[in-house]
Amino acid sequence: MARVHDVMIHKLKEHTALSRKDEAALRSLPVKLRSAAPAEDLVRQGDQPDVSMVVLTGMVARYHTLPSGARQYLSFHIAGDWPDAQTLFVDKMDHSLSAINAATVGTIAHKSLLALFERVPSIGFAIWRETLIDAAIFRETITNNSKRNVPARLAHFLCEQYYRAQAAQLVKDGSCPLELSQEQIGEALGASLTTINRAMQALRRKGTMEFRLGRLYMRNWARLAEFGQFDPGYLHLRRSLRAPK
Amino acid sequence: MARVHDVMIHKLKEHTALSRKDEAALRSLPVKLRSAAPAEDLVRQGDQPDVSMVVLTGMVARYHTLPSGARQYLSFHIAGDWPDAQTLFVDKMDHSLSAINAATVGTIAHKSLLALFERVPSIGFAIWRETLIDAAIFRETITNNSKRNVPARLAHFLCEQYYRAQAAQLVKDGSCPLELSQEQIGEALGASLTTINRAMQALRRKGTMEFRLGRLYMRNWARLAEFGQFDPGYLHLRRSLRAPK
DNA sequence: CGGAATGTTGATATGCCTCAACTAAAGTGG
DNA sequence: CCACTTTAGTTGAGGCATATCAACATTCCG
Repeated sequence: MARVHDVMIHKLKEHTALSRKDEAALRSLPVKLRSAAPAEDLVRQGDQPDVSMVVLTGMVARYHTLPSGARQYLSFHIAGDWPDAQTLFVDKMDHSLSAINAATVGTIAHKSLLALFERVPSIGFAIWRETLIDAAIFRETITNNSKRNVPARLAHFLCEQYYRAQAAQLVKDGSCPLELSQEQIGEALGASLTTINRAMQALRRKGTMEFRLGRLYMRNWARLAEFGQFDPGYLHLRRSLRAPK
Repeated sequence: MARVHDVMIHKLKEHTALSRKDEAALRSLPVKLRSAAPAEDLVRQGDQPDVSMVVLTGMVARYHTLPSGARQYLSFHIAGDWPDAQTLFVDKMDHSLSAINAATVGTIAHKSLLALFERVPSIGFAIWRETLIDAAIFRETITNNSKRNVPARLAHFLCEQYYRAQAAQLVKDGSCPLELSQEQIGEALGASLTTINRAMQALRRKGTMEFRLGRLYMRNWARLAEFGQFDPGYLHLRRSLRAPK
């Protein structure tokens, strides 16, 4: 599938200027397709993978499992994201990776990537930047989950998901796919299902958004972003996206 | 100062095997010394630095500033850490960097580093790994601040600081420097000063640790680590350290 | 169509925040 | 080196956001 390369290149271009040579080099990477069923683990804590993945369709998530069995979602990944790029240089997984819904990913052997980095350093730098933006998102998540009350936290979270979906060209008519249950959102935001449910209703009543049938409908971006103190700077995109509506 | 190079190499070796050639290449890097007063900002949100830093002495912290003016500490850095390595590939700072106490850092021009990466890719990979471990620590912080109650959160935090201090050879007679106020610890853990103070007393009463005069005294590592569910795997050190006592 | 997963609502409990007063320690200038 | 000021730590009381428990409604799915 050439499409994996398209998606991969589109994503990298959101934050990095790629030369023709870079693009050609990326297209030369051998990629295998892998699909996963909803809730299927792609990689588990403790694993030592020898490939990295690029998400093609669907949503993939990273999570920690606590001794109690509870789950903490760390990040959600959509088309073009590299949810386990860190396995290139960090041998053992300190968290797990699972598909949220039916998802397809492209897998690329570490060997191929490392060889390419030596030959074309700028590709390595682009993917390095990818992992650094990942880290910036983690930092923002720390602040979001530590300092904001649940309604604002949820607003910020939804803004981020929507904004990133837009960059990945997944927004259509003011809505984007978001096939998470409210319980899962709670497991990402460090809040109980009940509290998420009430926060969701509060945001809906404000007329800022609607969330149903696995989609997020944006109703008033400015209001939602303000309420969640969302400023997309930390996503480090080259062109800032116009917020729709 | 040759000492900056020693500290830098010692830290990289904690997670990466360096060849003689790698070490020599690192020692060839031109480094300038910079010192900072307590609470002085080294880099501010929005800045676009053209150097990166390695901490030599003291403690340096990354933090977000919220619209209200409140501060969220994101990470704390000691000897050998690269607190702003991400500026190599992410132009604009999405957070700030300040000295906690009197600190000295070595600054290295991005230009020198990038040139070295092209010439000796393995150095780039080592520093890439450094930034990836940083990200792993951020992930752990998300889980810590989202899922654990304040006393356990504090225990986990103190274990991490102590463990990393030990790797940086800063532990002496069962104690390490930790020149943070309880208020600052609260700003890291998303808890109020009052609550931190009470949690601190609870941990002390358990006989697990003592915290005073800018130092953390470890009294019962096993108990503290168990209470905080601390498992150092996410720090990705090559040799795991024996927990003292 | 029936069962399971997900979402909704209400009631109660509690961990943590906020405010406030006070104590102890550290830093500073005379 | 001591009086003074500032900063950091401690303790108590009250209120609130969020967790927990429980029942029920709705949607999904085989």
